[in-house]
Amino acid sequence: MVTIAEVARQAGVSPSTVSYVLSRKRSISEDTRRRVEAAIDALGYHPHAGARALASNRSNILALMVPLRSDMYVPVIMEIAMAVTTEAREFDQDVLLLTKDEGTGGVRRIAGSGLADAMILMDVELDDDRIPVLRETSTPAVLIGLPADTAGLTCVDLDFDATGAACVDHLADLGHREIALIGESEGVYRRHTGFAARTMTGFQRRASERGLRAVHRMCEGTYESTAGVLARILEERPGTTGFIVQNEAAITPLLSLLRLSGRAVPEDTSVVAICPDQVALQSSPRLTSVSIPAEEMGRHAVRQAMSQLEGGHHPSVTLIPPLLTVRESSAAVPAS
Amino acid sequence: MVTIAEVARQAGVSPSTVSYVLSRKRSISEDTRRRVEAAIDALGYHPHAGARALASNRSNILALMVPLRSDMYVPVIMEIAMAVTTEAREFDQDVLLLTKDEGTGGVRRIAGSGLADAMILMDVELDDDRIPVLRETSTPAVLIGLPADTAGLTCVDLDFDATGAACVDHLADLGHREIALIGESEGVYRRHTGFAARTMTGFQRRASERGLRAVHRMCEGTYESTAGVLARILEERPGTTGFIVQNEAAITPLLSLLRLSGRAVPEDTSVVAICPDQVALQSSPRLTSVSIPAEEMGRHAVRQAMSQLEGGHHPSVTLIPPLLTVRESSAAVPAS
DNA sequence: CAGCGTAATCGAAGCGCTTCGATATTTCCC
DNA sequence: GGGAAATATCGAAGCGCTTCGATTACGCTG
Repeated sequence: MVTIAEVARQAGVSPSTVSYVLSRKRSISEDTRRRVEAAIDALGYHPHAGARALASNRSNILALMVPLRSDMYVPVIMEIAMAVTTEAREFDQDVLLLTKDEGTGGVRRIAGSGLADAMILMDVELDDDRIPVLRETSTPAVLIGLPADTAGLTCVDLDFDATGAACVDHLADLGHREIALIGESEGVYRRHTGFAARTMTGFQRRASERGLRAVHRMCEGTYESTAGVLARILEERPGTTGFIVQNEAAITPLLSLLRLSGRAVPEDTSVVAICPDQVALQSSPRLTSVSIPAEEMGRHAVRQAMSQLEGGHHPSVTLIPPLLTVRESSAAVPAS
Repeated sequence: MVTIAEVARQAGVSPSTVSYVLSRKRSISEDTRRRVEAAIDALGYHPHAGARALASNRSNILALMVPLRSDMYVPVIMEIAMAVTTEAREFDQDVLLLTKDEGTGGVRRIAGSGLADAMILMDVELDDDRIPVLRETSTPAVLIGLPADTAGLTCVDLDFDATGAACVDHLADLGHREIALIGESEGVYRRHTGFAARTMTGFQRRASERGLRAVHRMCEGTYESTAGVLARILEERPGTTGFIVQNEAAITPLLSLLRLSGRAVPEDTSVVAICPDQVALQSSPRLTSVSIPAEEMGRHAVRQAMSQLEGGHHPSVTLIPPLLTVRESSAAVPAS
């Protein structure tokens, strides 16, 4: 293993000079810098991560805690994880992958061992038990998702309330009068993950503001459960012409079922999804959707974490405004 | 931050004794052990990861390199990543997430900085350029996937050749005489990821052994492309009654298309998928499938990595035998 | 030209841990 | 009961880096 001392010898300088070349914390003459950099290249030097962490009290590692098996749609998690990893490298940070099932113990371990400089938490529950530990250990952290009490915390999330409202507006603008929200599975609501409830709130508020008849139903996302949910909705409200789907797993079943029941999309029935663009694009017909800005959330989380590490703690809640893209699955309600 | 010295003071022993309690590398009296453990608990001590890495030359971190955006089915990647992370914790290791687009530079960085003790690489190509770097830096590594030359390497993968053959056998046993393999997208073959080609080889060999007429077609996995592929197959070989699907994205479209064209599954046409069990189970009808043992591969990779770290290097290639589960999408060919 | 500020570099301390003798204590066997 | 072997513990060195204060060299200014 190449050490800083060898680089120093090769370049004819002292180890501290090499360190300063690398960290740019003191001025170095152009000439010296060049010699040192040449030596680094020639020897293929990489600073020893542990030694650096020990001396500088910074590991250059961000810990990312993801749900192990989740009700959340897997591609979204994956996209966030990849965005975090990619963005982290822009700041010369690496990413440590933790599973949520390590729970508070995981947070303690990371905070206590100095393994990571900051944490990014996904799948945040309304009353998440990791939060008190974060406070107590004063670990720099960013939450992806919104807990009930955000005091002193830095959070990023899609504005699901506005999302629900935006979907209603779109359908209302097209002339739909009876609409339905096909929500997440019961487990998601019970675990008190806020996003599903916030969507529903926005949906119902806006529906009543605009005088629409609106129903909300939970849905497991399997073919069978989607069929059941759809049947019940159409039985209770046969005039329903607009659907908003939050559970991405239910999208494909829903489209199949509507087709089977002779309802053409978008001619007879409009469908608006809340899902990643990728999913909306590979459906047939391509779906009008509010996209889940996974990449943006991941990148934002990293930037927030870094600014906490540089600049001190400025708690902030970032709600990303929904972006509804009109595609082929929604249209004006038939004149009849 | 709590240090080992504070723990030692609290327990009335020397720091080295605390270290030996933790590492179990020397015998410690029962009494001392208890006092030290009490002190650790009382103070909430966690060894400083950097200091430990520096002194012991072991970071207790495994680096996992995953494809950034891939042709591989995302849930499989995610399941492997989670299995790796979970299994790693069993060995007191953490997992560092790297993206494949860091390429050879990433491997060099990790090898050079001592950030990780070993690497696990996913999405291995036949002639993967990360492999020479692995050799050159003699980094302990496990590949998930099979390169062309496995000399000196440790690899894990599903036995895709046997998988192709097993699917053929199943359909042949049911009396099907004309079958088709709907493969991965062109990009997968062009990138020389071996698994798709191996499946095809096994498929064709066994088909000819058993005297079946067999065609293989690449497929992008979108609704449109699947429709095109299916149409061509049925045009060229109208008697095709058995389908094997490797591209998971094509499964749902295929089922819809078969239904639309009036071919009942499994009464008229049998479908066998190569996909995670989860996907097979949530389709309708539930699919006869060879499962992709994502979790097993992840766990196995970690165990191999650990045994390399403990016991020295014993290169090995593990091909997991395919497990075909019969469900509702395959049946004997109609008597007619 | 004395005195001073600035730029560039060095040397050494120290981060928290592991590990290698060395030492102290106990056990055991002839 | 004395010495060897085994057991339990300690002290100190050192892992590779960062960082602080000190030092040197140099160009200014009054």
